[in-house]
Amino acid sequence: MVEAILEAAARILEDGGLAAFNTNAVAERAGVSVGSLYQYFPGKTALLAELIRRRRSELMDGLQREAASAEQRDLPSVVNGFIRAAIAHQLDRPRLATSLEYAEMMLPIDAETEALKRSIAETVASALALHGVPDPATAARDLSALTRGMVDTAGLFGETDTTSLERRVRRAVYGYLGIGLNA
Amino acid sequence: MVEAILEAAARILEDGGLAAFNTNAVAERAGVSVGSLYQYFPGKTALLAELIRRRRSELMDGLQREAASAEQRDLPSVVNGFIRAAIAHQLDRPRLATSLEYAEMMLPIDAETEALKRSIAETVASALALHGVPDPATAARDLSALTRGMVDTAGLFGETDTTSLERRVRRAVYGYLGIGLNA
Amino acid sequence: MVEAILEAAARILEDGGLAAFNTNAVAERAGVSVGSLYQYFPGKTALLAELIRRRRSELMDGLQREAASAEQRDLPSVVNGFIRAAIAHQLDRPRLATSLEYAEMMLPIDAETEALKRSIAETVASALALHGVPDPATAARDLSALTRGMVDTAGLFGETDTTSLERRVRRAVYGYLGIGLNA
Amino acid sequence: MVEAILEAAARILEDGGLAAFNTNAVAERAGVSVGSLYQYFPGKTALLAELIRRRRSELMDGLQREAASAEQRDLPSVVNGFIRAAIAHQLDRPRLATSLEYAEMMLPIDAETEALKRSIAETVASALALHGVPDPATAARDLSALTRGMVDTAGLFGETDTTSLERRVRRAVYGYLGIGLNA
DNA sequence: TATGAATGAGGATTCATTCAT
DNA sequence: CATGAATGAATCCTCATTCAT
Repeated sequence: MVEAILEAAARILEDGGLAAFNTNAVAERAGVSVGSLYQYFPGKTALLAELIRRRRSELMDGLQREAASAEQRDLPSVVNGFIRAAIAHQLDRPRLATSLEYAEMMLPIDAETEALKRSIAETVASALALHGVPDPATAARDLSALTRGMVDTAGLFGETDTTSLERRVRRAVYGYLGIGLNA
Repeated sequence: MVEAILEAAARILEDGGLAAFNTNAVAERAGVSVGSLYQYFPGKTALLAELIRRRRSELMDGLQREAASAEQRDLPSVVNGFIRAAIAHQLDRPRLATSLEYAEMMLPIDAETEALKRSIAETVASALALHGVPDPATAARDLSALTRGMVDTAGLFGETDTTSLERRVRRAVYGYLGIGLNA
Repeated sequence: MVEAILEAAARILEDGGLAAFNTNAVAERAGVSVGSLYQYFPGKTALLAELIRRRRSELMDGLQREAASAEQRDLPSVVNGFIRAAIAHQLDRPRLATSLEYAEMMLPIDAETEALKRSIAETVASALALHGVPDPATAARDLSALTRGMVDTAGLFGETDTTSLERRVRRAVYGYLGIGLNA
Repeated sequence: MVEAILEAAARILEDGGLAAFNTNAVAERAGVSVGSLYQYFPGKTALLAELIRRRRSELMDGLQREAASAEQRDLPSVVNGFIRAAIAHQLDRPRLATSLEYAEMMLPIDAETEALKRSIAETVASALALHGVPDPATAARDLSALTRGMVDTAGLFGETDTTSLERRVRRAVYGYLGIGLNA
């Protein structure tokens, strides 16, 4: 049930964005009553928050998997992993991603999501630091922002070819980090 | 009057995002009556559209100025100009920028803005094509997206130092284009 | 079970009044399921009605005990008994009493409670008639109203000293009945 | 408009009590839209509060008029005035009075009404103190409660004869104060 | 033209009641 | 019998838009 509601909510966001996101619509789309929605989520905001938390969590998992072996690999390899994870995570539902990002930015965010956000930033920053990247916190922020921008836009334009997009993102990231492409 | 309304609308978006953006609030903030707002704008959406159009137009002006002399300058110089124009345009009101970008993506956009958008893309693409960048349309899209992502995020984090941000964006862009930094 | 539900209902009324009185809250407070509540009471109103009936019944018992020996005692003594019974009954849970009185007045009351109400009035009226009080029905109504008003208010102000309150009510009642205080 | 809404609200309370008191019903009865109701009252509670404030204010006026000349008159005369004011105020719309009293007791009351309430109590208490009544604060409370109880109940029973009711209340009040009826 | 009161559809949330397990 | 998830009508409140002045 919780899954049905969350998936309905995701689809509403994909189709109509935050403007179309209302509890009645979500409930109807999920095939449940509004009452049931409120049985599982204290309110509209909580539903949105859970959607955000889940997406963040998925991304975190992908990045963490890459970060785990960061010590054993060289910087380009680690960074490639990050890029691949980010693309895999964000390319399929770009409109959903964009709506959640906007909501995340505007809404007063709960502590848990805030922590998750910070820990994502730190995961990336640590991996970069490990390989001697200067000002790793800023670099992590920049690279995330840059990647997110490119992938979201590519998604909105209907791109599905992961390989091409990955190559383009990599060029920008390598450039930012001062890694030669032949590296 | 129109100016007062538009500035009020911008401030509302900055303060509370799209959720706080309603005609009554805008009119009050502008110090005019709702009636007057409707005298000058057929509706809420039109007001938002005008805001978008103006911002786009400003960016367009900045880019065009750089593109005008593209033939006489080398690629790094042209690209630097674009970056500087984008940063100048977007760094000061990042919350406004983000809201407008979200609105632009979600709303059914009028033909005029659509044309403006396309012409921005073409302006950049042409300049890139002029210097032999392969697939200039995609490159223009990627570089815009990348820059927008970085600048918005920097703005939201309170950065105001244009120089540092410019240097970082440049590294990514140069990387993407395969221009050596010493070039 | 029935007792647990009724006590929970009473506590909810005490804490939050009629506004807070809903079946889910009562069931939860009683530690039973809503389903069980509906097993024993046909609905919310019936639960309230039972609460009213019980309180009325308790008061009736107290008054009847006094009325039973009315013939053998003089008017002041009988009246003292009534006052003491009313105070004992109403001083401990004034917020509950007030809510039930309000509900009783507003709700379409069932026949049984109506009969109980009438029989309380008649019990007092008869005792008064027995001692030559003129227009005993009106007097019974007036004295009940007067006592209820004073006791409820005293309760809401946190009074717990029965003796002082009793003395004050007695003065009013004696005055109403034209009984000298030294009688 | 404000008057129309308040009168509609009063009628709804009279007809159906607090349970029937909802913004849609009030607006419809007043012949205005819900929107208009919210133009003049920030919410349902504020509407109720205004109703309470007005009733309190009216009572206050009546009592104050009597209290003004308290020094020049003897106690029975002053008290008669209070009783007459209370009856005039409360006998005509007993169901409204009862609902407002219940609401006043249960709702978190705003500072202004609280002050009004206190000042009513003090007005009566001062007048009593002036004539040597011991513990005037408690006496004021008791007499108000007693009178309110009797008048409300009389009203609910359809009494309209002010003279008879006044005589009965006077007996109780005089008795409470230890004033001989022949005084 | 400017005003802002009035409108009412839309959307968030609650809660009495039912019913499958 | 007991449970409590599910339902959806009812209710509060907001806000885009209109229109009389």
